[in-house]
Amino acid sequence: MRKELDKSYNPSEIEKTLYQQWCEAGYFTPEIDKNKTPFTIVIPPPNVTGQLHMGHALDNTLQDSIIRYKRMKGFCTLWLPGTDHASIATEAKVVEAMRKEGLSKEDLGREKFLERAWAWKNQYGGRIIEQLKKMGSSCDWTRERFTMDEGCSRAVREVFQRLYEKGLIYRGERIINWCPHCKTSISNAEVVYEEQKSHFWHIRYPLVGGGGYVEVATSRPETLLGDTAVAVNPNDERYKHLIGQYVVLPLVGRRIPIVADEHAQLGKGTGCVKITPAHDPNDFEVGKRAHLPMEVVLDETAKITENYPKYAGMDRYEARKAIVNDLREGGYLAEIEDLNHEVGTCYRCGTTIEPMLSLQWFVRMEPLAKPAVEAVREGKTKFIPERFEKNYFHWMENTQDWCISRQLWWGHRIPAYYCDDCGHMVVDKNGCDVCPKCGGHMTQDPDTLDTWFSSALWPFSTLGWPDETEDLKYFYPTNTLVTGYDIITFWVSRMIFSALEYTDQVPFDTVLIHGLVRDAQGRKMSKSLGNGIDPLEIIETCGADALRFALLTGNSPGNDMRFSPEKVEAARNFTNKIWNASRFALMNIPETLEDTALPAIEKLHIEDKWILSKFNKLTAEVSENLDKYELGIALSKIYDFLWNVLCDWYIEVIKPRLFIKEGEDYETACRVLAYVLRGAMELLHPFMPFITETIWQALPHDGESIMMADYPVRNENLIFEKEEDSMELLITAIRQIRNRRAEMNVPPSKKAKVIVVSADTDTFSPAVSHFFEKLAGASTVEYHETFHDDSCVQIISDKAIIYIPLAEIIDFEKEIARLEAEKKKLLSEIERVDKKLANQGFVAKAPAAVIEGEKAKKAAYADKLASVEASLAKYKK
RNA sequence: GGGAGCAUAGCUCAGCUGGGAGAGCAUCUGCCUUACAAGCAGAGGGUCAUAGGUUCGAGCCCUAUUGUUCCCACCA
Repeated sequence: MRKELDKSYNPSEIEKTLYQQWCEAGYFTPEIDKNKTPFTIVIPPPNVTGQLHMGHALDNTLQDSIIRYKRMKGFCTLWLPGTDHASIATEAKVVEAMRKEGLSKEDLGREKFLERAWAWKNQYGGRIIEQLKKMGSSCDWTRERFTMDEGCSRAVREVFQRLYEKGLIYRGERIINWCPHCKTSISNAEVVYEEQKSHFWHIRYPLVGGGGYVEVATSRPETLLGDTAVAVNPNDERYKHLIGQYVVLPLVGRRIPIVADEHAQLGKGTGCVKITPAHDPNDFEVGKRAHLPMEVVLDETAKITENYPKYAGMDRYEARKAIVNDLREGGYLAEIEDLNHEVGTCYRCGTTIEPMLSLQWFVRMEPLAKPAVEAVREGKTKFIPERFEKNYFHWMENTQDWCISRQLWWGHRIPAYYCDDCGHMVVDKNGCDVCPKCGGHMTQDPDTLDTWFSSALWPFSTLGWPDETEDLKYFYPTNTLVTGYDIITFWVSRMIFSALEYTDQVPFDTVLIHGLVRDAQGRKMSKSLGNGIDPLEIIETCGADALRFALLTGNSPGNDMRFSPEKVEAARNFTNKIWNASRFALMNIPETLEDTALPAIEKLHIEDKWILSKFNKLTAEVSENLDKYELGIALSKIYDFLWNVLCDWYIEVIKPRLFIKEGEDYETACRVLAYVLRGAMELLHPFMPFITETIWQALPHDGESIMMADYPVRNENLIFEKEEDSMELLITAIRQIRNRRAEMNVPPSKKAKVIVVSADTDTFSPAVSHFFEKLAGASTVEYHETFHDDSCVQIISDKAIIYIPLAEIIDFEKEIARLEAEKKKLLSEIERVDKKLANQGFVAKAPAAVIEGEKAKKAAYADKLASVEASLAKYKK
């Protein structure tokens, strides 16, 4: 017994029960089958404490559509889900929650803090997963992972040790980006540059022994305290004689040398550069070259240190003010320039970062980047759209060593141990308590690793690496990675070099890049603007299918999209249309019809052959588009087919047959309708899983679930070119009649005789009279070889002239004017084609098919023109 | 400073390897035609940013210009 469809589509109930059924049936969980080709997607793990936003919704809709398509295509599909511990973001949230209780990290201590963080994770970690389920995501939840679970953590330690032993991870004192708010180092990739208005302060440093001064300029005058030299270019004639001399550092009184260094460029500024090795990456390099002391003047909260009592405790901006003031008073300030410059800020909290000298862990990038660039160059991994490869290359080829240590507690603790007694260091993935050198007690490095260090291993750590698990062997390397262009550098590039280093393979063959979901005005959706649209709300009101449709249409890979309530409304209207069409079909298809067989070909009417032919061609196109990741195009083709072909024409045309409710014509129509509708649902299923499953279940079908049905393929036995052509001619004729009736304000209720004159009697025959009656307001239809009646409206269609006796409402002057206009248009069209065909170059070089096409056009125009002229002659008489 | 994208109907955008521009929304007109007014039928609306070039032929390829968005970069 088939299930009946409710009167209206109620997405929320249907979605909930269906999703549960799918889960329980185990459709999302693949069984490793050596005879099948695996197809794997690993989810970009959302932050464990995050909430579903439009970006996730888009990302997951794309992934689910792809994985569902591949599953129906017969691949053994795995979509592996999970979450990311998001060290800095999560820690910030936990710290914030604690702050409200008046507690700080330090109050609690590491252990207690981590307990709270885990509690937080356990409380909120399930939230985003439940939200992903509401989208219809067909993830294999039995394989769900977390970047800090035991397996992923083991992979992290393994990698750390391997890289360390290879010399690709090292610990060193470098200038790093320090966030004074998060109180941790961050990597270069995590620095966001923002334009800020500021000043350029020109300062005079007096030469020791009198005789003038040198002038330097800076945008960070507070760093003056840490200056340990002034650099000039060795070839700068102006200053050559000063090299080796000393200046007195204003306000501090320290003697600092004038050194020669290429860093000071000729012809730039004053030619003299103040050198603050502990607070500027360039100056750090200069300092190393010139063996300068490193003078640290700012602490971890960007306050001036105790060493400068006058400014001690001031934050960097206060200190800046005070120092500028003191410089002015001391007569050291030469000039203040306005300056617009790019200032680095923390990507998490937006605080201006402070370059600081610090002991940190780094990954040596150059040896890792090289193979990663090559792999993409060789096409082992392809980006869609391709232009993002340029981005990737540029970043990979210019990247500096990756600072991976973070002064945070929530994350993977660095597996390095230091002896309390002798200071000896050991890196060991299994831990180390006793110093192998002196037997002293070992203390683990307090720092944790950059979140992206574990994300970089995600495609293989989640499949069991470093163990050679069955999953890893079968599902790895994965196939498609779907992500936004904003994290190519953070994540995609790091996965690629990591995978190549540890697994000798690229982690995925395709990277499908999408853009940002913006609001209707094109602004980024953000909490502070309050312009975010909550995907969950849309799912509540319109259903996940409508949301998915809205996210997939009118958008192409790599481009940002604007999202508006109107778009959702259009999507919802589409679901409603499908629902109603299906309801109508089921009202007419008898319940006794339970098999899915098509009638014998002899029984098919022209419209049956037409729709079958259109449908079968569509299946090939959709697959082709999907194989090229053109999801939006594929979806809009299905939309067009369902609405503008199946509903507007096929269903309308077969209504008389359906209403008879018995006999062969009726049954044939039912079987064809069921076949096409079911097939259309199968085509649509990857994009709109819920409504398609519901309708599919209600129709005659084979199998348990549409999810597991075969994706429709083109069946050559069901391609009918001739009937397709004929049907198109009929549709054109009907449209023209409707058009003319509307123009002449003939009320739809007024029926009129239709007289058809056509040489194409195969197409225009009594067999299709009901088309005109049903769809073109015809009372009766007559077919004549020739026809003359001046009192008729004449409609010159393709391969047919149609006469409608509506003498009482014909305005002959208007008719003549219309025909004259038509004639003019046809003449110019013919002229255009003639010109083209007379063009030697065109005839010689254009493909034969194009030339034939033009010739056919000309014949058709000429044909029509003859009819128009004949009509005109009659009217004018 | 380097690089990339975008510019097509009133709005939001499609347009795959060059062969006479499409959709959704909005607008206008007429319809409760027994699946759907969240609907049906019809209409209007575009020098495809500008200027050159390649080609028989350019929205599509090349060059330049303008506007716009983004990414990257240690410019004192």
